[in-house]
Amino acid sequence: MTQEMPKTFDYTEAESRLYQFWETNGWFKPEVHPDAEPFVISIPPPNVTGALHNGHAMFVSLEDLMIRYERMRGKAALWVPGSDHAGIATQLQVEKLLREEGTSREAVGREEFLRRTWEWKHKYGGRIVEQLRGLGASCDWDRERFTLDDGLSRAVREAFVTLWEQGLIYRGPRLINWSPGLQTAVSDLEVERSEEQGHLYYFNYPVEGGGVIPVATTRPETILGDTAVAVHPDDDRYRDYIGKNCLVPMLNRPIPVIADEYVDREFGTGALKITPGHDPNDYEIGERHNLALINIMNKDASLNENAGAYAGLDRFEARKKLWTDMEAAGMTIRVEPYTHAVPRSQRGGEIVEPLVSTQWFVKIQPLAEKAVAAVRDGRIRIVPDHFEKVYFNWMENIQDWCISRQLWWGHRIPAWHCADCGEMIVAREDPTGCAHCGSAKLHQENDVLDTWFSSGLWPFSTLGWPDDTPDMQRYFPTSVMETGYDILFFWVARMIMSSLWFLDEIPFHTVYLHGLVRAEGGKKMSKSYGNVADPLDIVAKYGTDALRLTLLTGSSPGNDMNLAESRIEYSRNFGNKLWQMSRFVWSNLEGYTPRAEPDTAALDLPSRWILSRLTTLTANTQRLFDTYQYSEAGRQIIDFLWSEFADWYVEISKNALYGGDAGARAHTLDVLVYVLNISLRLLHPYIPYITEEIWSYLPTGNSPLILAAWPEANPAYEDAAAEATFPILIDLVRGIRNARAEYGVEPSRRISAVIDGGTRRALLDEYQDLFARLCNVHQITLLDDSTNPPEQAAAVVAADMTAYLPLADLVDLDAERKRLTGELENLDQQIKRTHGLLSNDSFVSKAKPDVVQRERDKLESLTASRHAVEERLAALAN
RNA sequence: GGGUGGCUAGCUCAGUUGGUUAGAGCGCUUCCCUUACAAGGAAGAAGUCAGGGGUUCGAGUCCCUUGCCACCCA
Repeated sequence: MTQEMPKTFDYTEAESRLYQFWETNGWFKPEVHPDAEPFVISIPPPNVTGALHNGHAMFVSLEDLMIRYERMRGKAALWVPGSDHAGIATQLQVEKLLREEGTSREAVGREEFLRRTWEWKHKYGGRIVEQLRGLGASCDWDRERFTLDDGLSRAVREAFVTLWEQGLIYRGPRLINWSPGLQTAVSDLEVERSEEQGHLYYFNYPVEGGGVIPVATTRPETILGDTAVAVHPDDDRYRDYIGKNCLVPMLNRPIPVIADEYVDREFGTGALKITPGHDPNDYEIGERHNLALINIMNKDASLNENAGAYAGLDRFEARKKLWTDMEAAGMTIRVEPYTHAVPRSQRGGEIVEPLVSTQWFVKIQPLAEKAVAAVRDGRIRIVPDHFEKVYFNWMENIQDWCISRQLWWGHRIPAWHCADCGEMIVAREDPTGCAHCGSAKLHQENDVLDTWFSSGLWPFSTLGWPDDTPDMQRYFPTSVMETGYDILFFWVARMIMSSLWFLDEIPFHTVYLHGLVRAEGGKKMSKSYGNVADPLDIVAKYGTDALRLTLLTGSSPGNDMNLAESRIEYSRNFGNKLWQMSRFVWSNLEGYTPRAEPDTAALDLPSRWILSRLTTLTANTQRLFDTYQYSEAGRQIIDFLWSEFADWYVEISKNALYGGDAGARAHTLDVLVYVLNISLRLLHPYIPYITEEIWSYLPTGNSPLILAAWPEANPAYEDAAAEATFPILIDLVRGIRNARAEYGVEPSRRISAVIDGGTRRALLDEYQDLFARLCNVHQITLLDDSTNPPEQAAAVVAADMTAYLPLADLVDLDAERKRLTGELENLDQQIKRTHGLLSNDSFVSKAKPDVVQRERDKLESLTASRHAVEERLAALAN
C-alpha cells in the first residue's frame, strides 16, 4: 500500500501498460508452466484485409477467457495467433489500388501483382493483429503464423500432393459456380441464395410434327442451351410426346422429350425445360439421360457462339431480346411476378452463373466419413450439442469440393503441364524437368487453391506440420476450437476432415460455437443499415473490459446476441463498482498485516455468511465453467459482488472497521481482503485489465493476477446455518426500510424500534448495531414477555421476528391495518401452496429429502410470520 | 422440400442434473450528493414464461402438436 489508489480506473492508460507488462514478462507463453499439461487454442485467423468487428471481439473474449482460466489452473496454455491471406478479398483490395493508379493486375503481370500484394499485406496486414491485442488477447505472439508463410505453404503442398497421390483430387470439366465479376470459380458454400422478386416466363415448346408443351423458366436466356424437355412419365397431358423432339425456340435445334419422375406435375405447367450446361438440377438429369451439354456462356457472362444470333450479348440483354423475339413469334404465354432464390457471390454480391468449366476437385466422401465418425463416437464434442445434428446433416450430404480459383493471390496449385509431351506433374518440390519426357518446358498451373484449403490445415500447420516439430509433439492435438457457427462447414468441418485424414488424429476435442453479434433489435449489423457498433468505438468509450464482459455475460453458446449499448454501460458501471469496493477495502488497510486466510473460529455471523456465499459461488463457477456456461458464471459473480458483498457485507463491515475493536477490525479485514482476492481471480478471465490493476493495490503477494491460481471452493467456509440465518436479518432490515418508505420517514431521521426476537433473541441482541447502519434505527429495545409492543407503531415481520417502529406522529392505524392485512394475504397464499405440497403424500415420499425439508422449514417460518401479523392485527382491532 | 433454433416484464436478454413466490440490465414511479462509489444508494410498479395437449408429486425447463419469426442446406 505504497501508492494512492485513484478515485476511478483509467482504462485508456492502464490497458496498454498492463498488456505490455504481461507480454514482456513472457506470461502469454505456455512455457510459464513448462511441465504442465497443455491447453491449446488455435485462433480463427482473421483476414489480413479485415477491420476489427464484433465477431472478432466475441471470439477474442471467449478464447482469452478460456486461455486465462486454464493458465490460472496451471496448464501450459497456448493460444496460437495468426491471420489468413483471404484470397478473393485481398486480391480485390489490391486490384482496387491498381485501378486507382490507372493500371490493372493484367497490365502489371502476375509477378508484379504478387509483389504488390505482399507489400500491401506488410503495410495493412498487421492492423487487425494490433486490434486483437487491444482486446487483451493473451496469445503467444512468437508463434504467430500466416497462411502464406513458407511453412504453411509447405503444409498445403503436402496435403494437396497426398490427396492427389491417393486419387482423391481430380481435375476436369464440371458444372461449377462461376463468378463473372471476379472471374473465378467459387465453391457451393461461397454462394448465398437470396429471395428476390423476379419473373416466371411461360412459353410453348413446339413439338416436331405438331403440338406444344408449355414450360416456364426464370431465366429465358438459358432456353438457348436447352437439350431436352422433361415431363412426368405418368402425366397424361404429355405422354404422347415422350420420345418425340421439340425445337428450341429461335434456334430450331431439335431436342428430345424425356420422361423423368423428378418432374413435379403440380408445379407450373408440369413440364420442364432441361439445360444441363447451366443448372445444377438439370445437370443431374442430363447425366441420367445422357443428354448433350451445351455451354452458351462466356466467362464474362456474355453469350457465346452456341447462342446463334444472340452471341455477344450480355446475359440480361439476351434474356430481354430473346423474349421479345419469342413474343413476336407467338410462342410466349405470359409473364408472372415470381419470387425465387437467386444465387449471389458471397464476396462480390453479383449473380453467380452455374456453368461448365475445368476445375480441380476433392473427392470429399472418404474424408467426411472419418469426420462424421469422430463426432459420432464422441472423440470430438460440439458445444452446444445441437450443432452436432447440423454437422451430420451437412457431412452426410456432402458434395465434392471445388478447390481451384482463378486468382493470383493464394497457394498456386503444385501441378505442372509439360509443353512437349502434354503430361501433368504434381509434386511437392518444383520440378526442373518433365518426369515423362525430360523436357524443361514446364508451366505451372495458373489456378490457386481455395483459401479454406489452407485454413483447413490450420491447427497443425501452425505447429509445424508436416515436420514432426517439438510443438507438434507437445501441443497437438489442440484442445478447443472456438469460433462462430457460421463457419462450421467452411472451416471447422474441413479442419476435422483434414486432421483425421493426414494425421489420423482429431485436431481438437471440443468445438465451441458462439452466435452472431447482431445490432439491437436483432438486425444484422451492416454498413448499409448504418447500425454497426464498431468495437473500437465501444472500447474507446467504455473500455475493453466492458465490451468483453458484455459479450461474455450477454450470450449463450450458439445463440445470436443483440448487442445493446445499455448492457455495455452496465458492464462499465460494474467495473466502476468493483473499483470502488476495492478502493474502500484498500483505504482501510493502514496498519493491517495480511494473514493467509480468515480464521473461522473468530468470525461473526455476517463474515461466516459472506464466506459461505463465496464458497457457493466458487463451486457454482467451477460447475458452470466445466460445462462452458461462462455467461451464467459471470452473472453470478457480478451478482455476488454487487448485491451481496457490496450491498450488505461491505456496509456491515464498517461497524467492525470503525468500532474501535482492533481484533474485530483485523478479522473483518481478513474477510474483506479474502473475498476480493478470490473474486478478482474468478473475474480475471472476463475483465483482465481492471482486475489486474486492482490486484496490485491489495495485499495479494508479489505474483501478478494473470498467474494467480484459479480458486477452488474451500469447504471450511461452508456454513449452511449462517446462510439460513443471516438472510432473516436482511429481511428484517428490508422490511424496516420498506415501512420507513411507506410512511414517508425521511431517510436521515433516526428512529427507534422495539423488536420481538422470537426464538432468535440472542442473535438480535448480538447484532443490534447493524440496524443503525443499515436502516437508521439507533435504539433497539428487545421485547420480553413482561412488556407489550407499542400501540402507535408500524409492525414489520420476518420469520418469527417482529420489529415495531413507534412512529407516533406518522402511523395511521387504518393504514397500518390495511398494510398488515395485505401482508397476511400474501403469507396465506404462500402457506396454502407450501401446505398443499406437504400434505401431498406423493410429494413427501417422492421428492428429494432436502427439497421436502426446505418446504417444511419454509412452512414453519411462514406460519410464525403469519402468527405474528395476526396477533398484531388483533391488537390493533381494539 | 430437408434441417436447426427462437418465442420469458415496455425494450435487451438470462434462466442445462425438472424443485423457494420466474430473474437481471435499461426504461418507469418515489426518495436520498449517508465520509468506496450519483458510472451510486434505498423503496416500488410491471410477466396467464407464444397457444393447446401429455409425462410427473412437481414443467419456463422433458415429450407431442399448432402458430409466428429467424437461420442453414438443397
